[in-house]
Amino acid sequence: MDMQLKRGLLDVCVLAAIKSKDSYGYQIIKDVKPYIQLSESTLYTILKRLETSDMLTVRSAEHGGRLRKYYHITELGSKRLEDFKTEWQEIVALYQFVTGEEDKK
Amino acid sequence: MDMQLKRGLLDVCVLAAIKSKDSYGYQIIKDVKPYIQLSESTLYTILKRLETSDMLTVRSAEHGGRLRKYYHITELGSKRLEDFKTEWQEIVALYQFVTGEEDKK
DNA sequence: GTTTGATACTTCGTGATATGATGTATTACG
DNA sequence: CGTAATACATCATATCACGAAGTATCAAAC
Repeated sequence: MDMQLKRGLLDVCVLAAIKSKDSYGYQIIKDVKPYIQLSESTLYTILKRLETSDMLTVRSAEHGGRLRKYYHITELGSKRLEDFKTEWQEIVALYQFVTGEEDKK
Repeated sequence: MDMQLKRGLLDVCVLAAIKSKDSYGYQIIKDVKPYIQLSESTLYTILKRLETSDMLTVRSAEHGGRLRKYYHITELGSKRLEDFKTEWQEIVALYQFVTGEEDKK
C-alpha cells in the first residue's frame, strides 16, 4: 500500500494488535503484516510514541533466555480505538468526495 | 479530523477537487473544507508536489485584475484517483482489523 | 476616501514522522 | 561451527503539514 495512505492508521493498527492480549515487537509485526508492512525501526518508533502518550505500558519479561518487552494497552489506548471508529465516518465521507459519488456541487 | 489520519488522503482530495473542472487555490480550499480543513500553506505545498509529479498542470489567468493560477488534472492525476479506489480496499481491510470484526486469528 | 475584509498567491521555519541502515545478543537448526 | 530467525535499539535522512508573515488587489462600509 502507498506509504502515505497508511500513515495515521499505523498507531491504531499497533494498538489493535495488542488490545486483546499483550504482545511484543516481533509478534506485532507478524500480526499486522497482512494489513500493513512495517519495519522494525518504524514499529519501535510507534511503540515509543504510544508509550509517551500513555496509550500503552511496557513490561520486560524473560522468555527463553531472551529479553522481551510486552506491551499492554491502557484505558487511554482503548479510548483511542473507540475514537477511531468515529473518525472513520469522516474518512468515508472523504472517500465519497474523492470518488465522486455525486458531484452535487 | 486527526492530522495524521488525513495524511495520504490530502493529495487525492485535491486532485478530486479539480477533476471535473479546472480550479484555483482559494476555490479548492472552499470545496474541500467540508471534508478536510487545510490551510493555504498546506494546499500550495500539495499543489506544488502534484505539479512536480506531473499529476496536474498550471495555467495563469487574469480574473478581475487579479492573478489566478488554474490547475488542470493530467492523465497521470486521473490514474492516481483510479488507483486510489483499489487502495481503498486495503484501507477497509485495515479498518476491519483495527475494529476487530472478528479476531479470527 | 480611507479603513476593513475578502480574495489570491508566496516564502520561511519548524516539528513530527516513517524508514533504511546498522548494530548487539541470543537461540535453533543443519 | 555457521547460518537464520528472534528481539530490541539507535542514528541519519527525507518528506511533509502547517503556522506565521508577507504582498497585492478589489469591494463594501463608515
